[in-house]
Amino acid sequence: MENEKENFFFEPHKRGLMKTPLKESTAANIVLAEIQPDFGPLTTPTKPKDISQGEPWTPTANLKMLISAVSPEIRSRDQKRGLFDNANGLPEAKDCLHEHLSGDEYEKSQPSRKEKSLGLLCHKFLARYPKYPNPAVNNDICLDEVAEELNVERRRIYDIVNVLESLHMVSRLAKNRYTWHGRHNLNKTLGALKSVGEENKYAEQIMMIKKKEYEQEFDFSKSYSIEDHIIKANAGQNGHTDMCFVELPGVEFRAASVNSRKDKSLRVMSQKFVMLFLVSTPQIVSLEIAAKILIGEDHVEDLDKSKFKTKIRRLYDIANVLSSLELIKKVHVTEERGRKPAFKWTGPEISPNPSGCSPVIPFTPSDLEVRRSSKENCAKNLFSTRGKPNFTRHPSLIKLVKTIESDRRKINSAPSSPIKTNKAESSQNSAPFPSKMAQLAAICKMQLEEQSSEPRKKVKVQLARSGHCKPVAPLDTPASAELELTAPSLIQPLGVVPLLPSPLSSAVPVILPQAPSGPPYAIYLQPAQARTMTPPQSLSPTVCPTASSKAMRSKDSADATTEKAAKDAAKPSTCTRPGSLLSVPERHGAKARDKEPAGERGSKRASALEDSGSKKKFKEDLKGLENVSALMVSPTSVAAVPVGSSPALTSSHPVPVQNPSSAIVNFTLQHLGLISPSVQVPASPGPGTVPMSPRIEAVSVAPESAGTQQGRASRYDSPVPGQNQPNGQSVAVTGAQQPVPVTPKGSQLVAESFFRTPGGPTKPMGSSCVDFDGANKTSVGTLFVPQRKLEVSTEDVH
DNA sequence: ACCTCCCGCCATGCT
DNA sequence: AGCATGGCGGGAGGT
Repeated sequence: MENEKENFFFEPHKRGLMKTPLKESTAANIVLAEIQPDFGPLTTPTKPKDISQGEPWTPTANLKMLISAVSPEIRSRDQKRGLFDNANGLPEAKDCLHEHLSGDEYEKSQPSRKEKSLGLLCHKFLARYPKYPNPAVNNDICLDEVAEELNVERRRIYDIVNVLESLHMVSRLAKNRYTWHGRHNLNKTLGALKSVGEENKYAEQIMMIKKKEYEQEFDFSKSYSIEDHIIKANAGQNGHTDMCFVELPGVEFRAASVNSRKDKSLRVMSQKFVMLFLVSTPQIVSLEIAAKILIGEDHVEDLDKSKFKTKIRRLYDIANVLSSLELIKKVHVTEERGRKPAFKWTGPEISPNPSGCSPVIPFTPSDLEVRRSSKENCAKNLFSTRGKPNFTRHPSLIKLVKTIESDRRKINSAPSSPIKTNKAESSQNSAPFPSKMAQLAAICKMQLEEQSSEPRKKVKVQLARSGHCKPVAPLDTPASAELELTAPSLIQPLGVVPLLPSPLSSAVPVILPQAPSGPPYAIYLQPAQARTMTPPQSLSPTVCPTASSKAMRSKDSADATTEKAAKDAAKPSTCTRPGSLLSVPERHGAKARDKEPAGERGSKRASALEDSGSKKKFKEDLKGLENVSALMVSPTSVAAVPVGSSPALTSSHPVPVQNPSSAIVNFTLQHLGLISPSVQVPASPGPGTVPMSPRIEAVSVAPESAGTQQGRASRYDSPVPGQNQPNGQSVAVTGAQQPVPVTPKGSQLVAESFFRTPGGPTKPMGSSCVDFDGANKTSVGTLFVPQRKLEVSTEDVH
């Protein structure tokens, strides 16, 4: 059907035979029951240790891996077999190898830490499944099997799966079982996440944090307030600041247990992390900022060092997986203070309103509150939950759902079988390589595999666009359809929103209609998030829209030299933190230090920072900027803004804020289908979304940067990280984004209903359509912010 | 010395 | 009680 990818139809290793073709809909569940038997007992088992002994990382294994890697077919074949038969084969080999080795040798043979990295593991995991699986086939994933095959603890698999789940690339079927969706839903998911991110005003939050940091650096007095506000605001409302998980209709969590923790971290964190990229203009997010924001939502107060560190650790985990998915890439932002680890989005550009629904309504920045989430509003309208705390995945709802699901599950979940087939093959990947190189090598292998397929992919892409999308279109896009649904609601919000300051209902499940036929997305917003803080307005007021024009080619401009110069210049002004770089993260004066944990460096750096004079200046500058509006580079952002999408987009790009009027217009047009989602009428200059960052940095992107930016969108699938980086990315295949993700599954609907229900009828709010069209265009632009530039260097690849 | 982040203990929650 | 999940952070490999 849809896809063209080679892999497409390849099923994950099919475990057996069996299997039901897909989970498509509800049926799937039922099916599961059937299926499960195959799998065997569920228990989980294995601890890796055992496995480890056998270790795959022997040269031999490695060889196999390489070979298999090279040839997809082989790989697939192996996988299949492996799954089945395999169990015996490889493992044994491993064991044998192991046997020979003793002591040192054995140890040597053991994979180095890097070889065991989550990123590599994730690559292996991903290599097992087609990017665009044929829905008709059974795409079940048995965690135990995978763990065995990959020779890792199950715990690690959970890490990967949780992140994939957050992107709806997999969904849990039952205990120990997941269904592989691949990238079919990816664009939708990203669109939805972007919408939510916008609604949550992450861009603004980022800005604020940066701003705050700067201020703090310079001016201690102010510092806290901003952050505090933000945080409080977020947290505030309901009291519980839980994080909400954004769900897609068809992909809801089916497992009760999962639901219980649904709002918990890794998944949500992953989504939020992604949101940060999607809403920030430069699309470069530093771990520090991400951690702060994530923590902020939870508990700002708790900002203690340990918490911060923990968050950072988790972000690394998530980042590794996202990197494997090629959605982000690690870069370093260089600032005066030093380099900061950050990640750059290399995934598909998501059109402004991708999901449609959320319309990202462009309010002016100042309207933050107002803007609040359109979704929220919609939701409100729909459900009229006002006053109530948000639903976001309110516990009650969750329970409800759980109940329902549990029932289902019971049915389904027979003990899943832990099956132990070992498969080995895949596992072999591991060969002992020297660290980084090893990883790279491993990755390259994988990439090769993928690449081999890539050509097709590209083709696919195009196809996807045309064909895929269209077909799908009905589902996803139908502007018209959406309009109907959405428009009304949206509109109201617009009008209303501004008026309504209070976030009454906070989190509401918002459903986005994806496709006409398709299921809408249900997004559960947190109240807090939804609301976003108001206060900031004053603070940040910012936003000025602007700038879009400025976009230029990013990277180029910035080179190191420039950078420095810029920096110097900047410093005085103080401007900015480059987005990502805030140097000093937390700087809350003394307070911060204590708290700041990981951020430590920042603090240190901060100290280094400029002198007070500059500070003041900086502030002034900031203000000026704000007023001016100049660029809104997202905080994180670096100066360079990719203009990714089309120029036109640029302005809209981040979209964060626009003038209401324009926003409305755009919105309307989009929904009407008069214009593509990605395009917006520029009312205001581009908003970068973020209210200004005081300083701007030009970022020079490292070599890659250029490529990256451009590249990001386009290649959707191609995995090749390292290789591409340089230029490959640039390839960008054009705008094509991924094929449209539409997932054909009807099943979703059913599921959806559950969730929606709580709220009420679910009406779709926005439409999500996502798609893209042009989403990615790759032109790159750079915004300049005044002074500084950031240098982004891409580093390693994973 | 700092950046990453693996590893696995142990809490949580369902069965 | 047992098992599946997954939060969490110590501590170690890498650079």
